[in-house]
Amino acid sequence: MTRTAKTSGDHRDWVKKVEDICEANALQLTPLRRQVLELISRAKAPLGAYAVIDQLSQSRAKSVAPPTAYRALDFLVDHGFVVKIASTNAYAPCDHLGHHHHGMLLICNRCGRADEIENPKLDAVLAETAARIGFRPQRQVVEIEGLCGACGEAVAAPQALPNG
Amino acid sequence: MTRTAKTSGDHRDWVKKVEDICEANALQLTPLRRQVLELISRAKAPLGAYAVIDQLSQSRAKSVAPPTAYRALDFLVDHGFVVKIASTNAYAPCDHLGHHHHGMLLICNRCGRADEIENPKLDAVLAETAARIGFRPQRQVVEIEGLCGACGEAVAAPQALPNG
DNA sequence: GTCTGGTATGTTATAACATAACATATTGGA
DNA sequence: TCCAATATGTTATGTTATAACATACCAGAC
Repeated sequence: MTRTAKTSGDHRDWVKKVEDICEANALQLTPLRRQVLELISRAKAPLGAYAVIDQLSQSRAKSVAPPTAYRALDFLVDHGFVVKIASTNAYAPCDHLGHHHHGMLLICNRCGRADEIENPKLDAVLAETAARIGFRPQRQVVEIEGLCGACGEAVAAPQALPNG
Repeated sequence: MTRTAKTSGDHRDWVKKVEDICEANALQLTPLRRQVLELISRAKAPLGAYAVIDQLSQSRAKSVAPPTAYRALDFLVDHGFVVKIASTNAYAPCDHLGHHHHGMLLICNRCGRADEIENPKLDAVLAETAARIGFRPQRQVVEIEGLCGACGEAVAAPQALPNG
């Protein structure tokens, strides 16, 4: 139900799906944009813009400047392929390709993993609450920071760590 | 049910309430912290950290450096008097003094006004969704950007603007 | 073919947001 | 008085993001 820390097969499927959507909608998934997409897709945890810049720079003779990376990120975010996490200023792959809204993000404070979950009930509650005061929602940010399942267990049972 | 763009009476009531909580809990509401509290309280829309710095600087002979303002802001946020809006990096008064969690923030993209609403259903849905995948929440950010009631009407009926 | 207009990228500089590290002052007890 | 804790001041720098303008690339018109 989520993304980030995918297996390599998942990774390829996901990139392929983005390619298909771009093709179907005449969106230009250029080499640069594709490269940024791959970087984000392969990352274990959401990447900051400057991590993207560093990785792009390492793959080239000359280092890339911030606007180059930010424009590629903006493209990916604008079309719903990548989500920008407001509370950490980081970018993660969006698992719900094709939907034009985002679910809630569960962000692990220990390992950095971010998972996106959709819950129709959440959308309903948000819409209802906004309507109650005559507010017209345009964009929603729902981010929960805490401990993911694995890290929660690791913290509760620290003796499980090998070698100390 | 909300805050920001209070009347002057609301403003004083709110500051007084913070004072009382500080007194009751032996928290030091120093002149600096109080000044920042007032700035945020009086602002029509959430203030960025550097807006706070500028206003502090104007009220003194010498300009204040960022850490001074950030420390005061951190104090106010840590004790739940002020909320930091992640999606805009701005600070707004918290209306739900005494509760140690935040409701959802409705942020107007047109006038900047931010209102905080509590909804137990929202908390329930978030908790339930997190529990479903074994996630332990520590902090939640729920921010909805859009148009507030007044701005929604203004946009729908632009002929209402005087003088063109 | 080349002109033109749109889109994407490169380049330079700077704006906006935030904190590390260390110095000084203030306060309230032992 | 001295100490320790807390708060603030100061300097420098780190981090995130964008403005403004130059260049490259590509598709269709002529």
